[in-house]
Amino acid sequence: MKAQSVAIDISLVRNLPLFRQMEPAALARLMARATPVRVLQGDTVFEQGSQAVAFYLLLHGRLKVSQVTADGQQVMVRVVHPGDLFGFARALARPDYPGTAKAAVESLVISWPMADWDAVVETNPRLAINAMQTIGQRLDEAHTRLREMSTQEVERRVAHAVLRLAEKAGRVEAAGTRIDFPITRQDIAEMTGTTLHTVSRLLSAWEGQGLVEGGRQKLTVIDAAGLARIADPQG
Amino acid sequence: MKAQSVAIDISLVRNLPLFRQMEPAALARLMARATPVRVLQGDTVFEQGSQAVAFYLLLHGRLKVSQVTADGQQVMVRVVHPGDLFGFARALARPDYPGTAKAAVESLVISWPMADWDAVVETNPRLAINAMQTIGQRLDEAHTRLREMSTQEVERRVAHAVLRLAEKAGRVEAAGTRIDFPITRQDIAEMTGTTLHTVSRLLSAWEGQGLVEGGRQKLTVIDAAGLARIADPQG
DNA sequence: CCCTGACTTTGCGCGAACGCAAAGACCAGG
DNA sequence: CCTGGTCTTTGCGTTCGCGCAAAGTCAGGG
Repeated sequence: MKAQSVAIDISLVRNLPLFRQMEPAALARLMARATPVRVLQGDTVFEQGSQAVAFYLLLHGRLKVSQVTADGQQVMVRVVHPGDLFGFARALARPDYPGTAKAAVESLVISWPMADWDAVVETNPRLAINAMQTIGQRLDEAHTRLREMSTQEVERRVAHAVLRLAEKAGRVEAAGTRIDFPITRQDIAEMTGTTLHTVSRLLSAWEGQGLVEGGRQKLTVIDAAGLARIADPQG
Repeated sequence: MKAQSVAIDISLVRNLPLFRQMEPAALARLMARATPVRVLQGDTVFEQGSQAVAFYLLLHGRLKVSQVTADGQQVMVRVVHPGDLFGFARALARPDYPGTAKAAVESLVISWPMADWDAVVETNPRLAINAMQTIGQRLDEAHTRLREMSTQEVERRVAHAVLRLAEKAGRVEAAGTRIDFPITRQDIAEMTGTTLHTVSRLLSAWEGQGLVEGGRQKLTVIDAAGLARIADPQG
């Protein structure tokens, strides 16, 4: 992970929901303070528990944010997609990062010093509203997952997770919709609160039914409607 | 639920974290637009799926916010404590309320028209930051619960939930710390993703060990340290 | 005062999913 | 081409917690 000296092309970010309705001048000022950083596959952008020194925006690539529990178990909190804000610990009034962000593929992020956060929010009311919506949507997603974890059996949860991945990170191919970054059974297990064994069994079964196509760190959804039927039996 | 015409005493809210560092004049202006509402036990402040017409602050009492899943299962999203902001659907960019808020005891809330939200946030940068922290803390709590749901067995989850309730809504009594509002086994089950049967069994067992004292819609934590040992075995 | 409805307790059997175990497949690097 | 490590598959026994069932308890209203 090393900083680039190149300036950021504003046209790359102007259309992001986060910056919607922001004055061009304010956006330009904001971007002038940003640092672009290239992150190689497997590199971590920040580590759980370390002091929150910056907040970030993902421009290109994919990141996995995970937490380790006190007794050493991994949980994947979320996948960061291009255009997503992440590492905004300051907004949560936390001094440290609650999770570890690791690049699933080579990625490009831009970062701001965390100390800028309050000033940025105070001087850009429109951005404040957009950022709040971003965080609010995260909250919504978290509640959705909580609801699933509380009420649905493992098979439905995994089906939902796979469908979400296909929607957020799918690349359409001849065979179907391929998840556009390397993802392991273990990853899916950590997203759905189960074990890699169970995920493997499910995916094998689904592959037998022609719903998906698996592979080492690969996953392609062949029959999304069929999967949706597993995810929501009556709907 | 009926609106009161009485003006709100600013001294009641001035010290809330949400309004910290806000200019008194701005706070006064904000309060002038607020409507106090008294809510009787069992009344709902807003219903899941209904159009979000207002956002709220709880001054006194307790509310339970729950969601019903597509297949009819209840999940308790959170308990609203005095000083908490709730029903801020607009901040999540949602047109409707994602859950139902019901008064566990007679409560006093103040409400603002939802249409005011954007203006309030835009014209009160300090409040925007505070509100974002509030939402951020919700997100943090949701992640904590997700982590628990993913990695811990039911007994630990219930122990955590009870400890949190005691901390957030506990009243110290001779015998121990009493949860300060009526709460059923079903409620606790909906907070922890289990069934009332399992919760009942656990509480009975704990009562046998002198950790808690149960009762109809009552719960008192006798030995918090003992419960904490169940919640986090290795310490 | 009794009746009704909501809440709670407890027993029992079952099944989904975990934990453990072992083997097979694939990739990268030497 | 071999080797080591990572990832995946599959089998088997176990168990935690659910589902079902039934009875007991409590509070409030008629």
